[in-house]
Amino acid sequence: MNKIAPELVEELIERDTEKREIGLPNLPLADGEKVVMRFAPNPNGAATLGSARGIIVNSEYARRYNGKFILRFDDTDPVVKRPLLEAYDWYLEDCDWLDAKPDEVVVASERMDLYYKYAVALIEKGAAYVCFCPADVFKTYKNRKVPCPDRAASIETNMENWNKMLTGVYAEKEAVLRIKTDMAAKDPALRDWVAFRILKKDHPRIGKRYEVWPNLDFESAIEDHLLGITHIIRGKDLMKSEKRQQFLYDHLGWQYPITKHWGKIKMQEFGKFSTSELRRRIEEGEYEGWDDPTLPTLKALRRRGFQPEAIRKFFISLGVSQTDIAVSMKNMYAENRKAVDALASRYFFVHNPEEMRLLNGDSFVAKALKHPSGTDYREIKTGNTVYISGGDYAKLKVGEKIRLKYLCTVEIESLKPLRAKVIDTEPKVPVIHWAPSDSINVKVKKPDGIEEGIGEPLIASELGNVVQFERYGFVRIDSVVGKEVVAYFTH
RNA sequence: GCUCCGGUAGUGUAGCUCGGCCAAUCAUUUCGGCCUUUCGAGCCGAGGACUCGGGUUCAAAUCCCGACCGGAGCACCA
Repeated sequence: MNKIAPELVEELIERDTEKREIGLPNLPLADGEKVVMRFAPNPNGAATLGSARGIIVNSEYARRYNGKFILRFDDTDPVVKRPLLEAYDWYLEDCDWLDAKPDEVVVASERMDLYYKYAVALIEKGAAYVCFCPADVFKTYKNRKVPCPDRAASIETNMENWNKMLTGVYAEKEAVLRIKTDMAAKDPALRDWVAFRILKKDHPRIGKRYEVWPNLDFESAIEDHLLGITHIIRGKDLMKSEKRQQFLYDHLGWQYPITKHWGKIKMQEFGKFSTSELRRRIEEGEYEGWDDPTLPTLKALRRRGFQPEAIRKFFISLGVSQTDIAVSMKNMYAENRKAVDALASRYFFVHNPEEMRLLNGDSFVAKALKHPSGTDYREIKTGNTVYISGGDYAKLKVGEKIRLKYLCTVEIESLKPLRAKVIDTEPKVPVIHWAPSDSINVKVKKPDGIEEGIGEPLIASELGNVVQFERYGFVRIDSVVGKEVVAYFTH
């Protein structure tokens, strides 16, 4: 075949290597193009699972093509989605944690003069005008495909009015700057959109320096060009943005980046959530904070012991399809299990403990593997009692033989009180875990509540680590105070 | 109402640009088995999908038309 059709062979090889690139599809690239990607959140709260998708997919592409990844804060709304001062740093932390450290960080609210400059340039081109219509009045013009009277104002008048906007002559909602598009555009969503509006509210980051703020469509359009963004990947709710912004790019003679839009993602376990709503409920005290284990924030997942590479793999496996999806966290658990299984030491934690008296002997020592595939051992000493979980206890019958893992095999003598005699090891008996007589208290915070129990003392030595409570699940040891341990349940 | 976009197993996903290697990939879920010291771990195996109708073609998940279903935009939010 090589002799007859060498170009075919080449093509086959090419296809083969392309297929091996699992996860995200390749990006359309111009020759020698340097890829610049960005993730542009509004820092009005902590990053959520939704943010993670933006951070991971964009940074992953930047990495694949040896390009640049920019984190840009689109924080030009001090009122409706008001930025949270601490959240700027939180985003940086979360990016670092997800192995997506940005090459550059841009804060829109600090670049206002830039946006003003382009506002002026557009007015001078006759491509933007100051509109005094109340929102509902403009809407009727828009629906009738009729330009509003202000659209016809001269460039000089518009410059004058724009300066009046900037110097505080007008009240909020009295005037806006609109971009001229096409009032007869088929799609009503495209007709003469608002670029700047007046908001006389201080901005958490830069105070009261400005009263005229750009909208997302304007700010991000200017920034994407200035930052040299080559590819934009974002939610499909912003699909129309591209068409609106295209008018701006045409006015300025710019070339729009290549875009890709993904559908809405819903985690089945969390339902719908918006950052604004999360913030409201946290501020009302409904949750402990942004890292409350019931929340879909990255801070919470970190506290629960999720591994960043698992979260990356999970979102990359989701791809960038435009359909809305409802995914189960189980998929992420599965990914995380692979990451965490190798590094989590095993311990015994007993939920709803029941005391079991061991009849023949006063003290016992178990030599237990820290990890089933390792060779490190831990010693668990106990007196003539152990504790087994309420769940296991409920299933016991008198005369039944069970193995206390790593310790001994016993035969149940009585259930109330629970007594058992140690017998010779036998094959094929059920194996259960247990806790020693000198156990420490362990509270496990789960997304659906707190479970209390006891566990072997060595658990206290794992502060900050992810461990597996055998036959229970993975947890991260969050705090150790004396003999009280608090663990966050991973899955 | 106007406009735009999408529809592959229970859940996601690959394949669709350029029709044939697709009796459709991978993961997860479910079910079964194994591991004589994890019945929330690990290993092995099984099951399960191209929304429907028409058209083009030797050949359609892939191209065209229509229907149905779903989502998004029409904000002085992002």
